[in-house]
Amino acid sequence: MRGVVRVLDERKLDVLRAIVEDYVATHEPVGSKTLVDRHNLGVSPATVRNDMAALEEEGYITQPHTSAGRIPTDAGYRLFVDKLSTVKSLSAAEKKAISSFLVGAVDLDDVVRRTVRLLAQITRQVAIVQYPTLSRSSVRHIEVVTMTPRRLLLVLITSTGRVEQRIVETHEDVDEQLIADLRSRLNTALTGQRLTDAATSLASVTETFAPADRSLVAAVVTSLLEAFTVEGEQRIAVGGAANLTRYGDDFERNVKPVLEALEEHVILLKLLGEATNPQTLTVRIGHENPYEGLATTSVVATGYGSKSEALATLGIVGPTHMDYPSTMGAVRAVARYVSQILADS
Amino acid sequence: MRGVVRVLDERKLDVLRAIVEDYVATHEPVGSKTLVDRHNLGVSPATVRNDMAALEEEGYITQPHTSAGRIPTDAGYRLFVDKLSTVKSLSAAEKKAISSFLVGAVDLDDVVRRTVRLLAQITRQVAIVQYPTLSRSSVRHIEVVTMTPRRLLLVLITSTGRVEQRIVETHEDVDEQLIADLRSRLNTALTGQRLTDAATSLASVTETFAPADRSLVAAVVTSLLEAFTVEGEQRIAVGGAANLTRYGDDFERNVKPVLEALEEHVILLKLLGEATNPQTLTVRIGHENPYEGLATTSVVATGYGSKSEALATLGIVGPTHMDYPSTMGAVRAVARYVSQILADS
DNA sequence: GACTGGCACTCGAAACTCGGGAGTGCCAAC
DNA sequence: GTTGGCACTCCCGAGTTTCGAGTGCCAGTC
Repeated sequence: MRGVVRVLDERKLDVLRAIVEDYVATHEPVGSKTLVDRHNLGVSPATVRNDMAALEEEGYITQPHTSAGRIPTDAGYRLFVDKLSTVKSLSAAEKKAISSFLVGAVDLDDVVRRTVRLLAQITRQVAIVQYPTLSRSSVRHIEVVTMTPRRLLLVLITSTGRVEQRIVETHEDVDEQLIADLRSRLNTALTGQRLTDAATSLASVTETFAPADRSLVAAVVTSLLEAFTVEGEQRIAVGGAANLTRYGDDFERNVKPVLEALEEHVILLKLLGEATNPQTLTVRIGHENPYEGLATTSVVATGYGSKSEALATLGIVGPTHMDYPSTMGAVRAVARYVSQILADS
Repeated sequence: MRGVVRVLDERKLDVLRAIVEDYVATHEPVGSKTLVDRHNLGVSPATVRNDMAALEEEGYITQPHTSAGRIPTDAGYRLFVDKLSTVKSLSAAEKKAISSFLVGAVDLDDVVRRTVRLLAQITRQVAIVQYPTLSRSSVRHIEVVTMTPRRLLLVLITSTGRVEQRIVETHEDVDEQLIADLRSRLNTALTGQRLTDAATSLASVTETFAPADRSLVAAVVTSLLEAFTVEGEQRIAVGGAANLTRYGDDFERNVKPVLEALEEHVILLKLLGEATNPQTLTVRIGHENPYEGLATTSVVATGYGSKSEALATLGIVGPTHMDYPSTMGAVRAVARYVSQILADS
């Protein structure tokens, strides 16, 4: 008895898998006959129809209209991703292409730019790469430069090779000696510290200055604090928008909201948000996304950086009917290679 | 006799102007009757038809198919822009919006990002802003930091507040003392120099070092040279891609090539290329563009920066049937405000 | 009881038809 | 040079028809 039920269930899953694969390949609703023709399921179309009815009942597939084939629902894709597919590894050639593409980056910005491009190219989807998060890196060096008598430029260099800059306006002309002093004290106090800890150390630095100089120092400290925290974490690079053309033809409904979302880096950060673990791939399908404009869209993301703690996240945005196994494989592979490149730093 | 010809020509131009304005507003071919109804031309449709036939003969307008209205050709738009329209100034409210939008930028990157966003918003078109060109600015400070024993980070700070970074790998562990020495000599020799001149000064710096240290110094110098020249000039920011949705419905033909072009910063640089004079607006219409994918697209660009010499260029890309007077006004206004913001630096 | 072949039914997509209307070019008249 | 009139063109959209892939259901088979 058990055995029989088991076999039935398994076949239903086979049917679902076949539907997803077919629909992803053709972008057309798939019917029972076509399905039997293309995959050797070993049963007749009528049987498949029964299974399909059951799958529809359970919410995994749906019909765009009566007497059309079935297409997977978000739940169907979810089941497919969770249970019915395995992440597809890249070919040796592809792996080679990745590493040769990333080697030769001149600085961190360049690494990120190349990564976006690469990811967009091999997934043929829109790629999103978050710049390494500051809070997890540490202070390498702080530079204070006077640009005009009343304008200072602060430059923060982190252990990940990232450079943050801030302009500080002062009320009075600044004293070069004071600046030199400030520069050296800041570096003494902060170099090597995590950005999160550096924030607290900053307070004590202020206290070592004469009251007369405090207002200038305070302005600089405020600006540095800003650089240490929020502001810096929000940088993102996007690429491959031209791949949106393959979303189908309902332009206004499918493409426009995605383009709009891509301009709103805040939204993108939310999308990538929780995918901080470099060991796992996060997949958000259709309505699982926290943004309604992306209801026909899936996000595949993962963390990158050192194995123990992620520096940042990267991923792709594509139509729900994407090739999940390949896409997930590509995202995972790129994340690994980028991590490696950065680890060498 | 002269007078008569003159009048005729003038009316023909009026007709062309009316056609362009109508077509830009409706995006539909415009016929003789509609034209007479909407604009008070003071003549009958039949007369307008004669003029239209003449204008078509001269290549300024064309029919999508027999028995349809006329639409302007690239040449028609060109004539319109050159002779038949005046750049439209922005309203006081718009001007206020611009300056309030740009004030409060924390650094140069931020200025550029805000400018792109602003320009895209008020023109409702795709905006492109080139980062200030390095070669026209001068060296403010050079920082050399050791990241690992065999890896140096170079940071170049320019007078425009721009920060360039380069990573240099060395063959042997570096000596901290040497680095400090190098840092100070570089700053002594280069600070205040134009980037173009700095390149030549670099050579002489190398010579002041002991032969044993030359290989390290040479590596640093090479990397700095790179930062001084090409690489740095190619940065560009793009925004407002969502506005591409209003290009019409022939998605594959109109939108895709534009999206592709937007990813190719090299192409964008060519597009902006010659618009370096902040006093003039450069308009490239349709096939005048140096890139075939943008044949249905116009580019409006201008330089920005100090009045005498431009730092860089900015502009927009939109369909040929755009509202030129307003768009040109917006581009010009934004360029002026950005110049002002930067001049305060 | 699970699977299968057969069958009537549904309904969207594509092809086709067709009239309306906006637009044109030409011409004779003013 | 301008205008009203007129015959002609041809796109567009609405309505119609056909076609076929696909479905659900049912009776029959193993």
